[in-house]
Amino acid sequence: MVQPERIFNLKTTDTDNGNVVYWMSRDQRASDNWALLHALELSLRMKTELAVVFCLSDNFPGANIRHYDFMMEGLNELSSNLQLKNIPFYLLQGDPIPNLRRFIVENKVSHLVCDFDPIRIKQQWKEELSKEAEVNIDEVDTHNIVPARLVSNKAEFGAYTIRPKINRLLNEYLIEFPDLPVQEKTVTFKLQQTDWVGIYDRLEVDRAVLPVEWIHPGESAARDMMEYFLGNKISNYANGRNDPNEDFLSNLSPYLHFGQIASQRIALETQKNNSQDQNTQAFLEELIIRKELSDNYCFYSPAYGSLDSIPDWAKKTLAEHKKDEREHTYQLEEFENSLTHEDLWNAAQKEMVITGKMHGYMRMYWAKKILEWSASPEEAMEIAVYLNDKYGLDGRDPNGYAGCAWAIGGLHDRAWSERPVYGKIRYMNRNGAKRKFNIAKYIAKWSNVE
DNA sequence: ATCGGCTCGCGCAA
DNA sequence: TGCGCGAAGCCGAT
Repeated sequence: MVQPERIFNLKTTDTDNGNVVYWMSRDQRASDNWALLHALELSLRMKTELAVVFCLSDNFPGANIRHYDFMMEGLNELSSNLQLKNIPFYLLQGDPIPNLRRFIVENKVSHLVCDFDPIRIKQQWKEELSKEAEVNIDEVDTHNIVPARLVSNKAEFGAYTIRPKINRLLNEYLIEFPDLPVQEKTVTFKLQQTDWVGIYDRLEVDRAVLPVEWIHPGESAARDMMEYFLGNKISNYANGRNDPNEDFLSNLSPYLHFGQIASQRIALETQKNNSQDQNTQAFLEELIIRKELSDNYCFYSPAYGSLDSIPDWAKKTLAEHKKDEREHTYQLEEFENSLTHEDLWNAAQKEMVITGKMHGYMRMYWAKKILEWSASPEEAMEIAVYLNDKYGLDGRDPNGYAGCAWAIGGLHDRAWSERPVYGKIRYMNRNGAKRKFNIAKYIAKWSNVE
């Protein structure tokens, strides 16, 4: 039984006893998925059929073939996993709203289940669908451990304000998932088989940003990555996570972004370690508190990803320093092609372009310097978000928007000593990086790679 | 190596 | 109303 607080009813109609469809979007997995479990429960209660539908929109803002490749391979594996449970999976290409409307009518669907997502376009889609389709709609938060709508009803000021709210509810929601049962009903949904290759070839997206090889998409690869992290790397997490020359990070963010693994699953497995251990503590803080704070930020700040969403003290101080002279100023193209005067920054940019991921410590440094070297804070924010979304496999995610707003706009942070350009926004520089790790080694690693 | 100051405002205690 | 303390730091003093 899915906890009722996870379920948020978006629309109720008079129509009942039709089929059920789970419109999967953010949480692309068969196991550990409360939305899917709820959809199956609904179909059992009404003695009707369940299908899963994924709408593949060509012009999803900022997405390119690197993202589509990772996502579609994951969806392909997902469709086989669902088949084992006798749950049909349909990949519909194009604008989701007309596709879903048609699907609902053709398959006599009375109940639609969707997952929770604070990203703007997802919210718009749900609003449009509510208006344009005669169907009951339930939204299930299966991305956050403590449902985002429940944990707080406003944009939180910082980690320290959301932490007690999450911790208060954690025991209740950080529970084991049931196995996904097999659908007993004979399936009669009308649609042909998914043409995976054809759909991939027809995608009208930027194909210049290449897929990456070092990380493999899909639920089972996500589990492997998690197990490798917990078995080999987490024991160095607290002290080693800020050294970009070391490989102590979980590398789970691409999987989390596409929902190929549940953060709740990772938290459950992590807890099986000694939970008093400082490495476990540090990792869980990032996995739970900071990650769910990002969802809170995007959900309650309509202007997320821009400087309209930052606290007043930060707006004020950035405005006061808007006209400060910049020692270096670069345009998007120069940033994008690693053409700044600084080898350390250029190395970080290359790491992201080549691998689809940038080390956590360097992300902060990277975004701070974009603020320092752009014509205005607004332009800096735009450039940082654009580059992170375009090259990061974990881009277009609340974590990225919160991260850029933290570095450039003081979001969830406090004021610090005033200085040129930054104002009271926390400053970072090369000396700090030098104190923490061997920057020459990091620079060398990326300087000769094309 | 370690520490305090920098500087703002939320949230809780009183 | 006062006070403690906070998403990842920097800098200078000791």
